Amino acid sequence: MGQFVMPMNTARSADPIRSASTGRILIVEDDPAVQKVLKRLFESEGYAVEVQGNGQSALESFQAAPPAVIILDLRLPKLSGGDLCKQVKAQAPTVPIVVLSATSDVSDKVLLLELGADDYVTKPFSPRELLARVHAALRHTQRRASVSLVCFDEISIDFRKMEVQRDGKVVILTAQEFKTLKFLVENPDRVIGRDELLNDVWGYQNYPSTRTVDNHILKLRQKLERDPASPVHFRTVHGMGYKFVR
Amino acid sequence: MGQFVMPMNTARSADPIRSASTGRILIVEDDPAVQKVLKRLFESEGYAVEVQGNGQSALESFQAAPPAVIILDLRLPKLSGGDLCKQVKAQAPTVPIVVLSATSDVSDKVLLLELGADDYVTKPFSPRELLARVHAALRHTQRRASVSLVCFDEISIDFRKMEVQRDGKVVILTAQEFKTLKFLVENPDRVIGRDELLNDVWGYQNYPSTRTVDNHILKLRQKLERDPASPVHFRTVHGMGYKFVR
DNA sequence: GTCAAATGTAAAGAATTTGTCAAATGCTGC
DNA sequence: GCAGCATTTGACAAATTCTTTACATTTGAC
Repeated sequence: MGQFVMPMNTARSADPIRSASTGRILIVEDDPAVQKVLKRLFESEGYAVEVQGNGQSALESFQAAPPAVIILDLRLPKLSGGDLCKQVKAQAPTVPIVVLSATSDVSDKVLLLELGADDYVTKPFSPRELLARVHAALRHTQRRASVSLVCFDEISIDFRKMEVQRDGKVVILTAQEFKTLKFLVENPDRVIGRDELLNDVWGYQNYPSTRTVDNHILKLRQKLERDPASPVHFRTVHGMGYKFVR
Repeated sequence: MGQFVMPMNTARSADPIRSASTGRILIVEDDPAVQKVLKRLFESEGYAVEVQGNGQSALESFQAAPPAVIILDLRLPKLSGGDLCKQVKAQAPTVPIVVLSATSDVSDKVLLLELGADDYVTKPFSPRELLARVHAALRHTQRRASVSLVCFDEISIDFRKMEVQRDGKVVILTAQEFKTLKFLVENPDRVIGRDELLNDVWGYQNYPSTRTVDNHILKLRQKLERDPASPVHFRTVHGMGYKFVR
């Protein structure tokens, strides 16, 4: 429960870099009902919450004091969520943005990634899901804001370019494989259950069987391990799950 | 599947801390058909399941012995799901509640958040989806409990990595051994009966013979004690059970 | 010291978990 | 619509772990 509560408006941050570490959340959403729900949800979790109803004022608020996370509805008056996203990312690439998307449309998702959104949740969403994603986003920036390149063996992974190389040659990974790899690499040495992988990598929209996870691990081993038959980096922890060791 | 029904409320009176660690699920649902389906679903996953058909009895059951999760249909006789939700959350905020909602109506969702529900699934739901959400809810509460590193003698236990080292060398424990170790280490200096170990480490659903526990203790001693023949940390308390001393 | 009950121990066999492949399904772009 | 790829599922073998069985040893009460 260690949710550090920051005094709401005291440290009027004149220092945009430092202020990213406060627990303040900026919610950009025009529907008053949803506003209310979100505000209550995050306040009950100990976050300081600021709500803005349109893109224009949200941008101003952001510039005045960058929050730790932005939760952003795509459909917005005055300044579209997409444009806001771009502006924010241009000015402060490290502030994570979690987008609320009305549809589960795929082209939207591609668009989002291009805009620089870090994660998205499609409506209707569950409170836990949104919380989990925001937590994840926060954890993520806190730990490794700048690490975009990871190497082991003859492998190098560039998270920014979404590219994996082996001995300098590009290894082609599918989207799901890359997501799985990313999650594992970002949680090294820790045993991760299949359930957890499904929740965090596959998300809440799909519920594949646990065999799916095994298959993706298999693929990763085949593509990245020196000897896929006796894996060194993508280890099995029998009865528990998998564990990535660098 | 060993369908073993434990007397729910007899042995353990009111010990809210301990009972939260059991894998028991309370299902509150009035439709007998859905009851049956849910019961079967979770029992096949190894949970101990209790079903209550109305809000009143559910509340009583909850107060007698708090379960690990509550699955709650909103439409209930006697005491509405909403009221039950509020009551439960007031008495035990940490017990997660997953709501079964009949409609995907938005106002419902607003309501849910206000009531304190942790997650919801709209009917009709896929079994896998419900399972995933319940698992996630359980994991969420579990994660914030334990210390992550414990040491004694030349042994160090890292619960996050699920790894045990002896003189810096990794000792391989099986899943069940690790679970047993964890429980013992988290309840040091206290005598723990075999029954209790079976309940909390193994779970209610299967009820192995008494020798099973001894065997696991044996393995732990062999792997972790300096002299397994005269154990210092994993002590036997004759006629009572075992006790871990650091 | 003797006895019954409780515990220690090892090894067989039951059960579960995982690796792997092939087929089925779903998605994307033409 | 189709072709081509990614993803998921299901089946089965292989690997690993868990439970039981059987017997030896210890404990504590008398």
